[in-house]
Amino acid sequence: MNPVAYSRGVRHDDEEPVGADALDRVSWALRQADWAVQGLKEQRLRSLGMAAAHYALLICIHFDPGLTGAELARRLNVTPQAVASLVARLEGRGQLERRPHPRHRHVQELHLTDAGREALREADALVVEVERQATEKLGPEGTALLTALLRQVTEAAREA
Amino acid sequence: MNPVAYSRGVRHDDEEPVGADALDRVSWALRQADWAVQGLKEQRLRSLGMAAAHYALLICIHFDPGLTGAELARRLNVTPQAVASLVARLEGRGQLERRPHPRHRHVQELHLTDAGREALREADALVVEVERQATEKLGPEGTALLTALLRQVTEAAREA
DNA sequence: TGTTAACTGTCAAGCGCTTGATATGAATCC
DNA sequence: GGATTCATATCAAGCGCTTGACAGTTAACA
Repeated sequence: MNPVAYSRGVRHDDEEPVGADALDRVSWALRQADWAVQGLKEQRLRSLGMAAAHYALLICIHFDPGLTGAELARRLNVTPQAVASLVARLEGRGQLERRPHPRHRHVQELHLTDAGREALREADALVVEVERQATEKLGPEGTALLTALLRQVTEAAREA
Repeated sequence: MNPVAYSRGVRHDDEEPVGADALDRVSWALRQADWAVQGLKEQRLRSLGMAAAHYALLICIHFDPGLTGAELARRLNVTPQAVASLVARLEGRGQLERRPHPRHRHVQELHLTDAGREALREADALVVEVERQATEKLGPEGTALLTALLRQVTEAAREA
């Protein structure tokens, strides 16, 4: 640990390669917060033998049953192949099932099984607890404010 | 898109597997914001032939010259092997150099070369622009508030 | 002084994801 | 109706990272 390792003296024209506040930027704080929260989530879910990626996939299908693999890939920010791999594993566990699409013959709908719903219920209880611990100090209004700010950042970054 | 795909009727004892607000949680908003910002960063840095991971590594060493690989791994949230791989590549480009540690013979210090500093300077200009675009709508006080909230979440998640 | 403990760095193997390419089905345009 | 375009799913190869294991170095301790 050496917070003042870089000597900040008088500024010449372009002597300073990067701003001195580079480690205090929003994107860095964002990254660390996501690491901390997702890491905690992963750790807690491990007691159920479930990865955080599996939880995210299941909950997406829970709210939008019949979702297609490609659409799921977009929401989870991964490639369709990665989704296919996850789906195959979850299907093997009997938590997920693939049904033929009513209109498109080549497309497959994804649906939760009863076992999948039960696993999701247990997992969500743990995730809710993680969420509670993470936002404990912020209070309800602080949490709502944080969420709103994050949405603005997301929107701004997406349309840039 | 089917926002109301899940029918929310009267609640029985434990009929609802997960809370209806699951997709509005902070951790999900956090994840999407990070995806959006980091993705934009990656996209912009690609014009310089630099990956976001390389930028993060270089800027860490910039502020703490002589950093060790293991310490760097902790800060970047990856394994020491992953750092070694990145370092090898950056060293091959002449942007980084490994010097013997003054006290520990087996340990190697990491330092930026002049080329590394120049590459970092160019990259940081792009990152600053990304940061500006992402926080444009928030204003200075909104940005500061967001950063403070994120730090609280990080701290809470880490100590849980 | 020898021993233990802690930390660093590296090798090997495996896994998950990505990029690239291909095939199928469906909708649109002429 | 046939050709074009688009979207989904899947196969193959490659890459980056992780887990697990091991060796070298230093400091703390009895």
